Amino acid sequence: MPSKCINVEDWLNALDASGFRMTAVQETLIDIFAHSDFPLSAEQAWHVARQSRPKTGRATVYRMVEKLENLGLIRRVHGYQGCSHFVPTLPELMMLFICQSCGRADYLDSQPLQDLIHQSEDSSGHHITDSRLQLFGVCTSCQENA
Amino acid sequence: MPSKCINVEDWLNALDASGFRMTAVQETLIDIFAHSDFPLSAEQAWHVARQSRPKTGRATVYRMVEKLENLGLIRRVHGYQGCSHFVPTLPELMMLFICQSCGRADYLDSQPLQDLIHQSEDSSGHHITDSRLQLFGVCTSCQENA
DNA sequence: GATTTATTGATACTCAGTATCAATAAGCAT
DNA sequence: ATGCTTATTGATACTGAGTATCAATAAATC
Repeated sequence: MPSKCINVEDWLNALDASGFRMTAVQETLIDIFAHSDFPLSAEQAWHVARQSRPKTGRATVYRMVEKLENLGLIRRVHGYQGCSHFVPTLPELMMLFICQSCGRADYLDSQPLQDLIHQSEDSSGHHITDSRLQLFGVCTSCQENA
Repeated sequence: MPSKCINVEDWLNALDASGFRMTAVQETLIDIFAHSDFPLSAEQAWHVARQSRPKTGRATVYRMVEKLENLGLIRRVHGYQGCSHFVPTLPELMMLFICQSCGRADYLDSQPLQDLIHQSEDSSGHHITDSRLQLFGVCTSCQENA
């Protein structure tokens, strides 16, 4: 669950350290991405942002998303319905699970994935620099509600 | 390497079995997807198709891509640059590697991934029905050329 | 507080993807 | 083979995500 794993301060520091000015929109959007249980598209993030800051510009949100992605704070994922959704990047590489019933995202231990990657690197000869594993299915609570 | 793994006949049979009429565009597009070493977007597939069939309509290609995706013959992947690229679905679930230097796709043995999924299913309690693993890096031949 | 300049938001724009509809051609019946 | 029915096609117009522009705004520094 993103909200538990993400430290908003760290994100603000990362932006600050990269020489960006600290603004209200930034904080709003960081807050939105850091605390959403769902992968969000830029468009969705814009709508959420306008609830607290009605004048927030669309372009601004797209720029911010690009910035956060470049800094590695959020990462693009195969969305539940579409391919332009973002989740916070966690300190350790973790595996992403998305529930096809409620749309919520969960993060699973990635050690087995790390092992798998090293193993594949050895057997294929390719040099692997990045990976993206997404699991889809029905989460525990949706199973109980069914 | 898609070209080695994909049987064009099987794809045509799948379309036939689903009650679709057999047309020239279909064959053209199936051929394009089945033999491309690169993940292709619908737009790219359209341009390739027009090389052999100049009058091929854009909408037709999008419709065909949707059809092939619904039949599970091709599958959407995180593209090298973007998220709307397609690779042929292989008979067995395989792991996708995309070279960030030449853009070529390669498929790796998926047994370790299957194991990983079962393991994650047990430890998380989520019911996993689908997965998408993509590896990015530098392929063997690009390493040699560097 | 004044100045500099990065950031913002409104507008206009581009381009991927979709809906429409008349023209075409696949499949079937004869 | 020929004609008939209707799925499929391709041209056009449209939608909507994402981008470029630029004057207005507001951080940061002095």
